[in-house]
Amino acid sequence: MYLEKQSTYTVQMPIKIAIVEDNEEIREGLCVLVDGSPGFTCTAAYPDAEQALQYLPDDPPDVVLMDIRLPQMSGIECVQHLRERLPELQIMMLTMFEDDELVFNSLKAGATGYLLKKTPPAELLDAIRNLHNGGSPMSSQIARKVVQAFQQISQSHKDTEGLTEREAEILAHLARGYHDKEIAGELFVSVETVRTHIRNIYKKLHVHTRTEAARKFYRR
Amino acid sequence: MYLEKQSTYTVQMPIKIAIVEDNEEIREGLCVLVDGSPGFTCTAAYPDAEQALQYLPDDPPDVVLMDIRLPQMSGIECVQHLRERLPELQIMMLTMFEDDELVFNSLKAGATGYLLKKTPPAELLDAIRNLHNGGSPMSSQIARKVVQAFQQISQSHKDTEGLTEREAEILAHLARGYHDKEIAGELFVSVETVRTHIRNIYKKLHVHTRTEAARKFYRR
DNA sequence: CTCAAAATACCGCATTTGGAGTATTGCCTT
DNA sequence: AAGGCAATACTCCAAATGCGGTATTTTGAG
Repeated sequence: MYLEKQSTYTVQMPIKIAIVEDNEEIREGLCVLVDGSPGFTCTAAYPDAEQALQYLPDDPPDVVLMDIRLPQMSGIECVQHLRERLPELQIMMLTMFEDDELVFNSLKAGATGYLLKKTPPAELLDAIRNLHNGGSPMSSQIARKVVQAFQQISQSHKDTEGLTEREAEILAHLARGYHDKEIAGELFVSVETVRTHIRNIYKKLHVHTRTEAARKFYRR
Repeated sequence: MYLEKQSTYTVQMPIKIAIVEDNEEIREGLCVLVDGSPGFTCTAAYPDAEQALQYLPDDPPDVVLMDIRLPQMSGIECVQHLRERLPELQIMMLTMFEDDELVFNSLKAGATGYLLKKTPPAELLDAIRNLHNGGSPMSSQIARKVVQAFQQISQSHKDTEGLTEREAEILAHLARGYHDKEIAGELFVSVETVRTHIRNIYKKLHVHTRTEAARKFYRR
C-alpha cells in the first residue's frame, strides 16, 4: 500500500457528478442535493441527451445520473454513446420505472447502476458513493431480474443431458468448430470413433448437422 | 386481490429456514439467530450437502442458507440438485469469499442470493426477508460482477460488424443450422450465390467452418 | 460371473462443404 | 462517365460430413 494523493492531508476529492434529466424541477433538485452534500459536487446538468453528448466529454465527471425517458434520443442510447467515448465513466440510471426491458437495455448499453427516482436522498448519495467505488447499486428486486437473465443465459445446458461423458466431451469440441480429425487428435482416438460418437449425439439431440448440435450446446 | 390464508388474523407465517453449514459454531449461531428473531423459524440444520439433499425435501423450507465450502459435495453442487427437486426453493449462498467463479457458479446453479458471512445479523435477516420476497440480495460489489458478466454476454455482437446486410442475413440462417440449399430456398437465390456469400463471410470473420462462424454469431 | 451400456473402430457411399477462380448486373459516389 | 462495392451466378476439385451397417473391447451394476 502506498499513500494516495488525496489521502495525504486533503479531506477527499469530491465525486464529480453530471445530471441528464429533462424535467427542470427534478434536475435542479438533484443538483442542489448533490452540491449541498459533502463529498459531492455537481459539475453539469443537461436537459437532453444531445447536449450531454456534446458538452460532457469536455469536462468528464466521475458519475452521471441519467434519466431514461428524454426528448429525442433516449437515455439508453445516450449511455451507449457516452460509454464509447468515455469508457471510465460510471453511469447510474435514475428512472420512474422498473421495467425489465429498460433495465436490461440500460445495462447492456453500459450503465452499471440502476435506481428508481423514488429512492430517498440519503440512499441515493450512498449509492453514488458506492457506484464510484466499483459497486453496482440497484434494488434487490432489480438484482433479481438481472440474476434471472444471467441464469437463463448461462444455464439451459440441460439439452445436452442424456449424453454420455464422452459424447459431451466430443460435442464440446465439435461446438468450438473443430473438425472430426482435430477432435480425434485431441482425444487420442480414431476419426472413425469420433464419427460414431457424433452420429450418436445427433440421434440423441435430434439434429442432423454439426451446427445444429453446436446450437444446442450453446443453447438459448 | 383476495385474502390470503395467513393474513386473515394470524400475525404472519414465519419464514421457514434451513441451514447447510459444516462449522458447528456458525451453524448453531445462525440457527439461534434465526429462531430468536420474530418472523423467522429454523426448521433444519445440516452439516453437509449429502444430508441436506436426503432430508431437506421431506420438509421443504422457504429459504436455505448454504455454505459453499463443505466436506465432500460442495454447496454449489448441492444447490444444483436441490433446485432440480424443489424449484420453488430460494437459496442464499453464505460464504467467506467474494470470488468471481464462486459467485457465477452459485448463480448458475440456481442460487438467488449471495452474501458474505461477515454480514451483520440485522442485515442478514433483512436480506432473507428480501430474498423470500422475490429480491436477490447481494452486495453492490457482487452485483457489479454479475452486471459485468451480463454485459459481456449480451454485448459482443460486434464481431459480426463489417458484414454486409445480406451476409449478416445469410450468417443468421447458417448459424441456425440450415444447409446452403435451404438458405438459398429461403432467400430465393441460387445455392452458388449462398456459397459465395458464405466464403466471403469466412474471410471477414477469419474462420474456416460454418460452426466457427455460428460461434462468432452467437458470440460470448 | 453375466449382461448391458459405453467406447472404440472400420467399411462404404452419397451429399455437403470449403476453397479457388471468373463473370455479370445494378447501384452509389465521385 | 468511371470506378467501386454488393449481390448475383457459375465451374472445378478435394476434403469433410452424414448415414447405414457391423464388430471388438472395457467397464460397471446386479
